[in-house]
Amino acid sequence: MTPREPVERLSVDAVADAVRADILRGTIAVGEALRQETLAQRFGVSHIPVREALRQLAAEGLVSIRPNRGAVVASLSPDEATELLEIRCTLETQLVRWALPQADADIHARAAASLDLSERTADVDRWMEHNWTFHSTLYERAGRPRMVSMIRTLNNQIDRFIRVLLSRSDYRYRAQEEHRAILAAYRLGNEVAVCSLLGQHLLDTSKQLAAVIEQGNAGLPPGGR
Amino acid sequence: MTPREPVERLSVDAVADAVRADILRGTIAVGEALRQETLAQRFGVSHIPVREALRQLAAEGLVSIRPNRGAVVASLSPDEATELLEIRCTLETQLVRWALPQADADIHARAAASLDLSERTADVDRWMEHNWTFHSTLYERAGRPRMVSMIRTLNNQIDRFIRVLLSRSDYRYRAQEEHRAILAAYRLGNEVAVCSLLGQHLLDTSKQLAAVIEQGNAGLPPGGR
DNA sequence: CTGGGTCACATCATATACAAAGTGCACCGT
DNA sequence: ACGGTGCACTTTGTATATGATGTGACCCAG
Repeated sequence: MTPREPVERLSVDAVADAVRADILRGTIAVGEALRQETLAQRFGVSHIPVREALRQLAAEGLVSIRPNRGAVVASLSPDEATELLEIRCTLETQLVRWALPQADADIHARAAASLDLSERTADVDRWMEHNWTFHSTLYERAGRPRMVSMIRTLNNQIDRFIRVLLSRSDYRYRAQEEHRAILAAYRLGNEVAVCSLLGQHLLDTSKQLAAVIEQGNAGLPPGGR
Repeated sequence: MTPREPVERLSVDAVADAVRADILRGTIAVGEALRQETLAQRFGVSHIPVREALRQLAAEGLVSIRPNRGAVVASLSPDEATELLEIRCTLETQLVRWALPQADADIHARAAASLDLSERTADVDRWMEHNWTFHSTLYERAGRPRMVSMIRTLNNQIDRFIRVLLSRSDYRYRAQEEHRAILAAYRLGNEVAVCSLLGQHLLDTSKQLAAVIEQGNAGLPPGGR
């Protein structure tokens, strides 16, 4: 009667989850090869589930599969990064418009809490986590689960590079400032201000991100994709 | 020197493309089982590429895989359909805002041409095709290829149901009217009007679509997903 | 040296065969 | 009629073999 145990999922999913986590954390560098045999051994499965997992990750934009040459951790051009953030911006502002009228004290408190937590932690992983919680709390009340999960997928594609941003610039400080401004306007229910600030925040992020990627690629041989 | 031949793609992609086409055309009905062995025989391959192709299609939202029970053509709840069209609406209106200032006589002419073509054809497949051309021409000049392909993927998930809509209601007539109004405002460069009309058009579509799906599901046993 | 060609090796892509596990259904005895 | 049992079918995964493809080292000619 109790909802059954997680049922020991398919090994394809287990492999996909593990590799996805590695990619998101930056454990595997951009452009690094993902050899089927190696992954199969690491996870104690044959290469068949590995192939399927890689294809899954390719669909999520995290790896790129080059026929007959194997899979590598996907790179991201400055153009792509910019466009991904534009999409995110478009969707997020719309979500906030829907959510704002429904926002209550609970939402305000939780958004503020994740902001505080992100301020206090030194750990990059934690910061990313709290950052996501902050953003997603803002539009939780919009009740658009698929839209949120779509934004989540978009985010996964850029998180690795945001991570670089965090270590190389004052991005974190500026983001924090911008988040506070967004939350202030959000509390007041000022839709125009929230959307404008949020848009500015993501535009700002996109600019810095494109710069970091450009600069990062400068050190690599061309044709990295 | 000449751009090399299509290179006879991987059989995984061949299978995925063929099955995708079948699903989009409605050749395979919603909820119908996609048995690995059957597909393998039809395409003259083993079950391994078939599995990968199915997983690929699952990532695109066209089939749903139930662990240990196989793959079926994905269904769509009214809620999901509505949300998908909301996403599309959000992205399309933004794209049109970017594209409108760049639109020239060529764009106007091509949009009008696809509208005319869609008016004249009796074939449903053709209508769908011209419909897509019309929409995508409107924001071609936005120069956001990834955003467009994202919309394309969203569309693939709902096209099968639009098809039903076409055969069961006056949707086609209304859509044509709405398209003409959109194009008129577009020619004038009236951003506000275009976005408003486009939003209305997609909202209208979403309403009718949700109704059709609801009604369609009424005839099916529950728990179809 | 240097450019080009060749060859061996690593890896991928797919096939085949088979084992294990889950689902659903039919059958059977009560 | 009804609840349990077992079987058949399917999916999932492994093991292994084979062909195809790309990579890089090596060698030879100029």
